[in-house]
Amino acid sequence: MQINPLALDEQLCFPLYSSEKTVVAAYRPLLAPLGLTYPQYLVMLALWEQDGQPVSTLGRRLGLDSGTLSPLLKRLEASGRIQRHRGTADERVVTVQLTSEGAALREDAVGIPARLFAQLGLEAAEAVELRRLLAKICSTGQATPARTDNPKDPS
Amino acid sequence: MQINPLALDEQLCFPLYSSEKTVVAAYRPLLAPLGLTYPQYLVMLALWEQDGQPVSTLGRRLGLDSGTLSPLLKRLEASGRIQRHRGTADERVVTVQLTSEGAALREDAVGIPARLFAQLGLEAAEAVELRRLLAKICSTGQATPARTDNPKDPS
DNA sequence: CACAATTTAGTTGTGGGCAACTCATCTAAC
DNA sequence: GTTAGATGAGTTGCCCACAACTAAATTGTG
Repeated sequence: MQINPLALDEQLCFPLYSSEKTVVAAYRPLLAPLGLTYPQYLVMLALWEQDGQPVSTLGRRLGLDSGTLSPLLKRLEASGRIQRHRGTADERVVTVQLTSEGAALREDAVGIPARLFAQLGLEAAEAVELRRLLAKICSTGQATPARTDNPKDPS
Repeated sequence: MQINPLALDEQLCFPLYSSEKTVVAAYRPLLAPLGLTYPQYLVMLALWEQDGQPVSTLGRRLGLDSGTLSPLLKRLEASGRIQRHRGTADERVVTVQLTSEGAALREDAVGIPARLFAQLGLEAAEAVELRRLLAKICSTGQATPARTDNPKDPS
């Protein structure tokens, strides 16, 4: 049927790109009252799951490198949601701790996923299948933030 | 099973966010030889489908506003892929035209979607279903770049 | 112990992406 | 014809995201 391999709508990439923006846009008005952007919200989710993570662990969990995380964490710290402490055992690692305010913010956020899901208009089964397919994509191109500097490529 | 409504992996948003980044990262090495970034590639796809579109049409097609498109198009023009011409009938509209170099670039790009799809490791039927679900998401939160300034909200 | 290789955060530079604005032009209503 | 409102493109400011780099600390090896 489709004769143009470069047609925007016939590929996966554009719908993926586009729906990601749609979902982030849907989050925006829900997160604005909390004073969070969407990536900041993801960091908070990771910290609500497990407080006191090092920056490196957080980066692997979210697929973000230090060039993204460092300034983002600085903003979260400036707005009083987290604190950063340089480790004593290993002085390279910086541990990210929720402040009491940051921990309390969880209560304001707990209703957001359900509200958002309702907006998407997907059946529960569809959501399960969608999550499975997206996870499959992530697993292929390893989710790791991709060591970019060349660590002696063993070729 | 799941008791934490804020768990990163149990929602749709994080897999969506994460797989979008994975796919863009997979495109990067394929697009680098063409001298294109992923958003620039999307603009080229739109122009290869239909040359000579006004900036506004391009923006609606891709879901991007002028704040994103204007500098992006300026870079594409600087690298010789497109030209911009201000309209004569309506002097507000700027029409984007492929240069011969930009049109020729299509030949270099035509094999990319297949190469990328192979990397994703999805069955053909899975890809069809995934595209359907993503399109459903896009349709809910209107794909329009969302007029942000308030044009006399008729409330 | 000495020293190379690795790891951790951070910084800089470039390119999206959106909000909010400006400016010019066009259209509609009068 | 004037003028109010709408529209198209652009700019500014802020935030994310990645590449490439730096500096400091740690680990491993001889």
